[in-house]
Amino acid sequence: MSDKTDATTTVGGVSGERLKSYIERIERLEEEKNGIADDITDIYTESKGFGFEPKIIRQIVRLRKMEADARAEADALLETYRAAVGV
Amino acid sequence: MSDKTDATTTVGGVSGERLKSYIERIERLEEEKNGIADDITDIYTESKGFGFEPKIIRQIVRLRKMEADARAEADALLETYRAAVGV
Amino acid sequence: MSDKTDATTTVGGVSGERLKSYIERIERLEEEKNGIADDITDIYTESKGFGFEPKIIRQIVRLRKMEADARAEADALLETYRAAVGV
Amino acid sequence: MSDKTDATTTVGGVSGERLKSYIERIERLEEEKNGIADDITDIYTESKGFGFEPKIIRQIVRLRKMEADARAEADALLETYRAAVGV
DNA sequence: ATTGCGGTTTTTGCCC
DNA sequence: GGGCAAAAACCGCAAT
Repeated sequence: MSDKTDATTTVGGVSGERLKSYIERIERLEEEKNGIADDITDIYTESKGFGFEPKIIRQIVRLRKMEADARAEADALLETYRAAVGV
Repeated sequence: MSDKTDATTTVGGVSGERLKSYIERIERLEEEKNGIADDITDIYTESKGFGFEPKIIRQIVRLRKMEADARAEADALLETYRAAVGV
Repeated sequence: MSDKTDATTTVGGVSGERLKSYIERIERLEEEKNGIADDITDIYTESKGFGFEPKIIRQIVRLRKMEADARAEADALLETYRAAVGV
Repeated sequence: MSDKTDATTTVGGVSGERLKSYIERIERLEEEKNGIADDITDIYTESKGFGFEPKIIRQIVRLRKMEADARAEADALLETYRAAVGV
């Protein structure tokens, strides 16, 4: 590091401070994400305690998601057609 | 459906109402999770606009996570020892 | 390499001949796969010549696949239920 | 549908019959492609049973492909030169 | 322990 | 060449 350069200054064309900020924001969000994933796992575990097979629940969730996605895709297709035709 | 059975009651050993609740909780959390994943994507996109390669950032994040995990692991081990010895 | 050992013999616990065979089978199949992918590309190109937007066609294909998958998933779920209940 | 229009006729500038044909050809080819992909997976699985790590095999296949591509590229370049010079 | 499976991430190809 | 969608690869869990 050269004189009169602190950690927040551009070094070799790379703004260390900004990079650090991005990384920390990402790490924070990743933590949140993992926390939620854990919550989901907990629900599966809890439901298992009431006799629901996680496998079945997952299948249901997946099916519902597929259906929702298919619906969204159908809407998008319609939109494409409308754009192609001009309203 | 048998007599004297409402929608919230056990049917064939399956409590429909409770199941529905679990599914909806899971779906809600999945949505949250995806929202956060999108936020993360946004950050990568934004950082790219400032010349940071997402690929590199991901590597850094991964590395830091590994280091953090290793440290946590070491701490846990130490804790185990202390417990074994009695502080 | 030891004497009286040809290329087809186990070397260091690895059967070179068998490995070679696997690799070649995989490569042959990969080629076939790429050939088919090219055929698909050709169809998109040809259809474009008749005024069909590849983008739309792709969307339709995607939608139909999603619907087919959702149907398959629903069937699988039903199967799971039947197994859980015992027919 | 308007009068005097059969299923094979242009509707709103779109020939339904031809479109259908394209889509079905694509879908058929996609299925073939997936079938081959499954075959490849099977080979990896089988090879694993003989102690070959799929991960390693994949690396070898990828490497050989890169080499083959590089050679083809070099040949093409040579061809270009020859054409430019007139043999 | 080992293998299938689900999810996530990384890479590739495509179209603009 | 740069973004977007599809495919492949890697990984971690879970079940047996």
